Amino acid sequence: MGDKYDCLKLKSQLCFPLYACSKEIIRKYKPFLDKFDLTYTQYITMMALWENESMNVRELGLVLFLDSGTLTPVLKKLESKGYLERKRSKEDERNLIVTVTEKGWKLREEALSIPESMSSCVNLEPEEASELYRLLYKVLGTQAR
Amino acid sequence: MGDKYDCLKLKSQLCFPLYACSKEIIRKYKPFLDKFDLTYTQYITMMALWENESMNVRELGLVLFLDSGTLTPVLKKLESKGYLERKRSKEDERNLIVTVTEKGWKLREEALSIPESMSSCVNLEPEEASELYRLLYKVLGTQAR
DNA sequence: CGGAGATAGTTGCAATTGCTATTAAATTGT
DNA sequence: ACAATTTAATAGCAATTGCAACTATCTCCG
Repeated sequence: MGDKYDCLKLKSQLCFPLYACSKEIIRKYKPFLDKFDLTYTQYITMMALWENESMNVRELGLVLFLDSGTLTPVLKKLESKGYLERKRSKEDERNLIVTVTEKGWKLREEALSIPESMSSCVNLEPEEASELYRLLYKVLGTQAR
Repeated sequence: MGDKYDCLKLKSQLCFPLYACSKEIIRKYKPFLDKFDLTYTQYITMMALWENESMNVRELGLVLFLDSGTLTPVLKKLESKGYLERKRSKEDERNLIVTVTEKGWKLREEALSIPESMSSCVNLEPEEASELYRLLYKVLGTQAR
């Protein structure tokens, strides 16, 4: 029994639970990230750099699905905290190379506790979690930037 | 073959694809919402009201997973566009009752085209979409506010 | 060469977001 | 009744976001 407006219900669309879920999970991170004086965006930026050590802003943006206009202030903030360095490339001065500092690598050690603490926050069976993971990446894969 | 830092990789965590997916989908909405001069938050707020006609800010926040501090400016904006009215309740003056106006109901007619246009944007099989939906609501259900 | 066009990053802008006061109103306990 | 507590909404703050406009640099092609 549905009327023609059913498609305009919050429960009819995938986007809404996606949106809500994302925000709720990030909210769960807050107390753990607060200990390190990191925001979620700063955290995933450091995660990307820990995996890659050195990237330019464009590459970072591709990995994180973030605009360079969003990243610039985040990177400046992380630089001011001493976790990374920002330097123009010698080969191509348009590129700004972002590099993890000594202090940034130390942070990684301590940050190991964050995923540990968070792991208990999503109450899905392991198979469900990996299925959710697969579906999300399938959707992401089909979203051309 | 993993080292102790594997858990700090973007690909090891559910939160990151959730976050990225949510943003990408909302970005897909933009061109369709632009036609109505609506933002995504304004759109889901109207959707909640179309389903309920009249709610106070607290109830809206529960439905949308949004803080009242976030909703206040959104509601003022939508009021200024003429889609809703904000009035204090007679019974309990702490409550601000939000009601859809005539113009707000007209908007609903036109907004029917939005989910139509969007439906082609997520390339999942129907079973996959409903499984994703189920998993997201399971995660949401376990997130106590 | 040297200009046209492409590319990388920054800045400005409007809106979102969660949080912490703060204010106002209602409820509860004595 | 009235003080203490709880509840509802708003205001202020810092950070995030995407987008458009802009600057600087590089590349390509005549």
